Amino acid sequence: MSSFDESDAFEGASLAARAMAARPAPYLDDLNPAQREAVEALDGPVLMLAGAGTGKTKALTTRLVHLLNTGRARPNEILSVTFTNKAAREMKLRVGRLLGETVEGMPWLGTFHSICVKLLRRHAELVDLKSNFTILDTDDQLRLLKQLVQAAGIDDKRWPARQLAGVIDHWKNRAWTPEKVPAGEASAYDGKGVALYRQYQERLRELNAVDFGDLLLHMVVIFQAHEDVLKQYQRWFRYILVDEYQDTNVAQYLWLRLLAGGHKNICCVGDDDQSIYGWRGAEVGNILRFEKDFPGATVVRLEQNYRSTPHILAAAGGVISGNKGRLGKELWTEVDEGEKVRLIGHWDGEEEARWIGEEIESMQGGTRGMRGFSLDEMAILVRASHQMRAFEDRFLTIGLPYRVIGGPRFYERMEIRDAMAYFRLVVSPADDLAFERVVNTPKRGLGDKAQQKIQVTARQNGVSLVEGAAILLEEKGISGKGAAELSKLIEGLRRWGRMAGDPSMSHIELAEVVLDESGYTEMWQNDKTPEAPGRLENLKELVKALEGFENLQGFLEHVSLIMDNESEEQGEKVSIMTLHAAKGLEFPAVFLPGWEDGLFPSQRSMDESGLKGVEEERRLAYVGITRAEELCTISFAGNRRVYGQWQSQMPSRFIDELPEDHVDVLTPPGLYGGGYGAAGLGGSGIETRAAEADGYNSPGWRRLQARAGQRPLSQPRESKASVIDAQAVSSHTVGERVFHQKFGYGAIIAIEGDKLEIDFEKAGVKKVVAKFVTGADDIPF
DNA sequence: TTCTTACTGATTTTT
DNA sequence: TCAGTAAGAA
Repeated sequence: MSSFDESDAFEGASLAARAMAARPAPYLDDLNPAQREAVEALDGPVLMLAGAGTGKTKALTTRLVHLLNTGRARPNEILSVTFTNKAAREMKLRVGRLLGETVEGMPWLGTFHSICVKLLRRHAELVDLKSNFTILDTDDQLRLLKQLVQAAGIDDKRWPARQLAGVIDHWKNRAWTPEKVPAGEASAYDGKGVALYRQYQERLRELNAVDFGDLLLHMVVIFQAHEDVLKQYQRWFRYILVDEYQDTNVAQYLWLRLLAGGHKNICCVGDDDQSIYGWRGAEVGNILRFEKDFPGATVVRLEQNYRSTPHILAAAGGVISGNKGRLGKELWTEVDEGEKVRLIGHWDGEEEARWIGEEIESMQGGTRGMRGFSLDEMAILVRASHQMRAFEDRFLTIGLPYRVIGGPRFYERMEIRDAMAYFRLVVSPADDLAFERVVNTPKRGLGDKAQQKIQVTARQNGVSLVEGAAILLEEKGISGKGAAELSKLIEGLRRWGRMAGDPSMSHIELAEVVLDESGYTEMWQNDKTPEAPGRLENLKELVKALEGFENLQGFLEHVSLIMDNESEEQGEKVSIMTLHAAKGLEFPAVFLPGWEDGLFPSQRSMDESGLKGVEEERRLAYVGITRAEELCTISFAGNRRVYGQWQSQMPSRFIDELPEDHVDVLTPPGLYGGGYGAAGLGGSGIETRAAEADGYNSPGWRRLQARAGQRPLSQPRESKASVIDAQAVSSHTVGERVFHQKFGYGAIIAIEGDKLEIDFEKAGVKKVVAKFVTGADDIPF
C-alpha cells in the first residue's frame, strides 16, 4: 500500500498545480474546435461522442496530458480504462510522445480487468480470497463447471457445461451475485442455473481462484459493501477517463459510477453507432443514458472525419440512419469526392471469392484511374469467421499472400496452455485444475478411472490432487503402466519444484527442463499431424517470452491477463478478419463480402434479439464501411453453400439502405446479360432492363435478385417471402422425382398446398413440407 | 485405455 | 461441410 499515502499525494498535487498552472499547452493547437472543447472541459462529467475516424484517441490522450500539464492530477491519480491491452498500450505510447518522455508513472492506465486485478489483490480478503488468487482461463472454467454439472447428475449432453458458462458469464456481466439473480432467470439451465452458479462461486473460493467476470463483480461487491474502501478510491482517482464507453456492461458501468460518485470528474468516450458487443453483455443504454446519470454533463460531438472519403461516409451514414434511438451524429470531411462505394453481386460464394482475389491483384497495379494499393492496404471484412475459408482457399490457389487476424491467440493455443499448466504446477503444486489438464498429456495411461481414484483419494485426505496422487501410489491403489508413469510425473514435479527454488538455475532453463522431462516436447515431436511443427515452434516462442521476466511466477501472473500476442508477420499481405475484429482499424481499401440476409444481418441475431438484433447488425455494417479510407467494395452472392447445403440468398436489407447517389453498381464478369446489379450500365438481358427500370434501390431490384438467384428447384428458406414459397411449390409436379435431406430420394404422390406426399425409396410414404425437397436432378452443381 | 467410427449441430469473442 | 464429441472395438 506504499503508493497510497494520500496526504502526500494531495499535497503534491496542489504544489504541482501551482507550479504548472502557467505551463503552455502547445498540443492544443493541433486540435479541431470540437476536440479542443473535449480536451479543455476538464472538470465534471463529459461525454465525448466520437464518430469513426474523428481523432478520438488523439483527443483522449491530449486530455490526459492536459490534466497533467495543468497540474490537476498526478499521473497516478488518473484512472484511464480501456477494453483492450492494445488500446492501453497505444494510449501510453501517445501520452509519452506528447509529454516527450516515457510515462512510467501511469499505474492506473489499463484495461478494466488489469486494473481490477490490482485492486482486488489489495482487498481480496473482503471477498474471502487470498491476495495471491489465480485467474482461471476459459478451459479451466469449463472443466470446473463440467465437474459440477456431472456431480449434480445433469445430462450434460442436453445441457452442455458451455451453456452454463454462458449463463453465468451473462449474470456476472450484469453484476449479479448468486443471491441477486432475479427470479425471472430461475428457469436458466434447466432451472438449476442459480444453484450451480452458487456452487461454482463456492468452488472458486476454495481454489482461491477467480474467473474474468469475477474481477469486475468482486470489485463492485466490495465497493458496495465497504464504503470506506470506496471513499478511499474516490478520493484517490481524481479524474477518470473511459474509452469505448458504448461497450461497457452493467458491472463495468456500476464500477465506474461508484468510483466517479464523489467528484464526478469522469470523461467517457464512445460512439453509440459502434456498439457491436451487445451479445457479450455490453449495454448501449449506458452511453445513451449518460446525461441522465450525470446531470449537467458536457456533451461534445466529434464529427469531423479524417479517414474516409465523402462517398464512404455518406454510405455509412445512410445505413446507420435506419437505427432508432441514436444520440445522433453526422460525419463530415474536408476531403474531395473520391470513389463511390462499389456494389457487386455474384452467382455464388466461390465466384465472389474469385472476383475479389482478381480485383485485389489488379488493384495492386492501379485500375480504373485509381492509384495502386499495396496488399497491406487492403482488407476483407466478414461477418462470421467461417466465411474466411472461401477466401483462404482461393488465395492459396492463386498464391495471393494473406493474413488472418483474430482466431486463436497465442496464449489460447492448446500447446501453450498445456505448457503453462506444467509451469503452474511447478510454481504451485496445489493447482488442481492445472494438474487435471496435464496429468494425462502426454498419454500416461491415466484415463478416467485412474483420475477418479486420484480425485477420491485427494478428497478423502483433504489434500491437493498432486498429494492425493502420491498417497494413492503409496497405498498401491493403482498399478501397472499408469502407476509407473504417475510416480514419474510426481517425482518430476517435486524435482522441478526444488529447481524453481534454486537460484543458480534460470527460470528459462527450468522451463526447458520441465517441457523436456515431462515428455511434452517429445509428444509433439512424435506427432505426425501437419500442425505439430508449428506447435513446437510456439513452445520455443513461449520459452523465449520468459526472458522478459524475473521468474516463472511473474510470467504466469502477466499472461493470465495479457492474452494477446501480435507477432507481426513480415511481408505484404491482405488482411482477412471479422467485422468485430476490425473495429478500431482502418484500411485504404476494404472488401465487405457476404451481404446477404440471414448471413448479414445474421439470422440468429435477428431470431434471438429481433429489432435490437437487426440494429446491432446495422451498426456492424456501419463499422465495416467506416473502416475504409478510399475504396469500399460491398458484395453478395445469389447462392451460397451453408453447412454443405446450397441455398439461394437474398441480398442484405442493408444494401437497400445504401444511398443510391453514393454507390456504383459493378457488373461481374462471366454472367450473361450482366446478371446481377447491372443497373445503369446497359446490357441486353431481361434482368438488366428490369434493373434499369427499377433502379437497384427498390423492392423490384430485390425481387430481381431473388429471382435471378433462385435456381428453379432449389429450396428457399423459411424467412423468404411467400412469393418464393409459392414458386417452390408450383415447381413440383405429381410423379416428379425429388430429393429430401433426411429421407433421400422419392417420387411425389400428391401435392396439398405447401405439403407434398412422397413415396421415398428408403423411408416409405411421408408427408413433408415442400421447401425441404429438391428436384432430384436439380441439385445445383 | 485408447483408437476408430458414427453422429450432431453450427455467429460475432476486447479480458 | 466439417469439427468436435460419444459410444463401440481392439
